[in-house]
Amino acid sequence: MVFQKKPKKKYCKDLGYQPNAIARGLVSNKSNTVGILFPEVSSQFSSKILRGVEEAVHDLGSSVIVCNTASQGKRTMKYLQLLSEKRVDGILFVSEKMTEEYYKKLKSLNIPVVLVSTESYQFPLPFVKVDDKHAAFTATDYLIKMGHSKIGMIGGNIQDPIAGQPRVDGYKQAMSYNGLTIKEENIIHSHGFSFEDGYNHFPKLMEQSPDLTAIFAASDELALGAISSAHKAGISIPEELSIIGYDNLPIAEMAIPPLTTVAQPLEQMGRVAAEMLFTMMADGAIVESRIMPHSVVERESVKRISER
Amino acid sequence: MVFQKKPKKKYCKDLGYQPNAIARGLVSNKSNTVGILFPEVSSQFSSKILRGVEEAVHDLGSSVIVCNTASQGKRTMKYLQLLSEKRVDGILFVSEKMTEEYYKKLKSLNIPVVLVSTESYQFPLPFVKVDDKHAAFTATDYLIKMGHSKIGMIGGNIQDPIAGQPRVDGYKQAMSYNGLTIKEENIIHSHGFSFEDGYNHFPKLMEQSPDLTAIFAASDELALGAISSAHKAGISIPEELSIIGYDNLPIAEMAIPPLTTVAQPLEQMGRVAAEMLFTMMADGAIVESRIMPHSVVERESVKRISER
DNA sequence: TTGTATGCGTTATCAC
DNA sequence: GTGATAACGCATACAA
Repeated sequence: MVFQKKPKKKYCKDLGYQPNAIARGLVSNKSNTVGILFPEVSSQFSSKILRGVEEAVHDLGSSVIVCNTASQGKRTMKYLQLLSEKRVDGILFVSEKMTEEYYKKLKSLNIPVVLVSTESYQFPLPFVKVDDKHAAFTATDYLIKMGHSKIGMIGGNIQDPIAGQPRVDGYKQAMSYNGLTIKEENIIHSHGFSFEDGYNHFPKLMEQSPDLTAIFAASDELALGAISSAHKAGISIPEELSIIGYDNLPIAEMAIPPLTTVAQPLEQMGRVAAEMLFTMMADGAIVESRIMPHSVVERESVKRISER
Repeated sequence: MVFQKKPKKKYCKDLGYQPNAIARGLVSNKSNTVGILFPEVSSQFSSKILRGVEEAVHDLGSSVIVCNTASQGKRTMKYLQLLSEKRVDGILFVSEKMTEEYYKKLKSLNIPVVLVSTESYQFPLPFVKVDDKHAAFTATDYLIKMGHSKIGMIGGNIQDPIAGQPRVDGYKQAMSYNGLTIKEENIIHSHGFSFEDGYNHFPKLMEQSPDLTAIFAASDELALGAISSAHKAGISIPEELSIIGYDNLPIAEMAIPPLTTVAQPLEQMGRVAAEMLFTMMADGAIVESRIMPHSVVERESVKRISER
C-alpha cells in the first residue's frame, strides 16, 4: 500500500505531474534509498555483489547509492555522514573490517546495517558471507583428493581478519586433517589479493619450495598472477603444477588454462544481503546472519596425479 | 554557499542533531543526487566508468544512484521514472543506444543528461566517448606498422551503432589507407562483445581465412576469447598470430600473453562526464561533447614481422 | 545581528 | 465517501 501512488484528480489535470519522492520522504521519514560502501567499486568482486544488490533493492522499490571508500577511514566516515544526512533506510557494508569508529557512527544513525563478505565478532551486526576457513579447507581438500600432497599456498594479506588468517587456517586444517605435515615454507603471505601480488609472490614461493605439485591461491587474482608468472618461468599449468583459486570471478574462465576455483555466490550474496536489510527495515526484526554455500567449480588448472 | 550547512544554535544544543538533506532538498528543489544507467553494472567496463563517476560526483558534493537496465527498454523506462520521482539533478546514460522513447522521457524531466561511451546523431545530447572509428583505425594501423598485411577482424554486434559498424569502418579505412585490399572473409561479426563470442567466432574466422597473421578484436573480451580458442587449437600467440584488443580493461594485463590493446580512458571518461553534468546543472549552460584520446598500450600479444 | 513566519509537496487526520 | 488542514525539517524573506 505504500507503493500506491495514485495521483489525486486535481493533479491529473496537469499532464506533466510527477510525484515527488522527496516530499514523500520528508513526511514518511523514509527515503526509499539504501547506501552501500565498497573498498573498491571497480573490482570484479564488488561489481558482482553490486549487481545482486541493485537488482534486489530495485525490486523492493528502493534505490542504491554507491560509495567507494578506498579503504580509507576518513572517506568512510564522510560517506557515513552523507548517508546519514540523506536519510538512507539502511546500509550495506562490504568487504571491510568493522571498526569501533564506524560502528559508533552506524549505531547513531539508528538504521539497519548488514555486513557483506565480512563479519564482526566485536559488534552485533548481521552478516552474509561464505565460511572462509571452510572454503579454504574445501579447496585444499580438493587438491588432496586429486592426489596432491605437496601443496603450497599463496595467502593474501594476513592482517585481514576475514580473508587472511581464516583461509590459511582452512588450508592448514585440511592438510593436517589428511595427515599431511604443514610446512611454513610452503606458505607465502602476500600484501594483498591482487594479480600483481600473485605475479610477484609466485616465484618466491617456488624458490622456497621447488617441489610443490599444487598451489591454493587465496583469490582468483592471486591465482591468475601466479599462472602468468609460471608461464613466464616455463612452468606449465596444470601439467607441472596445479593451481586452485578462490572467488570464481569472471576472469577465472578467461584464464589459460581456465581456472579451477572455489566459488562464492557473490550476486546471490548481494541479493540476500539486500533482502535481509529490507526485513530489518520493515519489521525492525533481528535477522540471522547467513553463511552462504561455497563449491569448487572444476575447470582445467588442476590435474589429478597418482604417483607422488 | 549552498554547501554551507551551519546548524542554528538552537539545534546545536541537541548533540544528536543531524541535518536532513531530504528537507533541504524539498525547499531547494535539489536532491544532490545524480542517476547513472548501465546496460550491465557488473562488467569491468561499467565498473571502471562508475569508479570515475563516483569519485567526481562525491567530490562535487553529490551522490550517485546506480541503475542496471539489462538493456531492456522497459527497465530503462522504469528507472527513468524512478529517477524522476527522486528528483535527481542529472543523469548519466552509459553505453546504450538513445531511443526516441528514452529521449522524450529525459526531456520531460528537464534536467541535464550526458551520454557516456555512446552518442546520438538524432538527439542533441552531449556525450563523452572515444572516436571508435579512429581508434579502430589506430589499432589496425598499428598492426600494419608492425609488418602485418593479412589482418583479420573479429567485430562485435554490427547493429550497435557505436561499437559495431564504426570499428569495422576504422579497420577497413586503415587497410585501404595503407594500400591493403579489404576482404570480407577476413572479417567476422559476432553477436556481442563477450569472451564467449570471441571464443566461438575465432575458429570460424580462421577457417574462412587460414593465412591471417594478425587479428584486431573489437573488445578485450573478444580478444581474450580468441586467445583462449587459439591456445586450444595449438596456435601460439604472438608467434603464429598477433592479436590486438580494444578497451584496455584490467583483464588485458592478466592475459597470457598480456594483451596489446587500444586503451579507452574509462575512469577519466566517467570523471569528465560527471563534471560536464555539474557544469550543466550549475550554469544551465550547454557543454561541448568530448572526444577522449585513445592510445595503444603495447604488451606482448603482437609480434613484429618483417617478411610476409 | 537575531528572531519569526511562510512555503516546499506530500501524507494523515479530522471534520463534514 | 470528499475536502480542508496540519505537520515533516529546512531555507528564505522579512520584521524586530
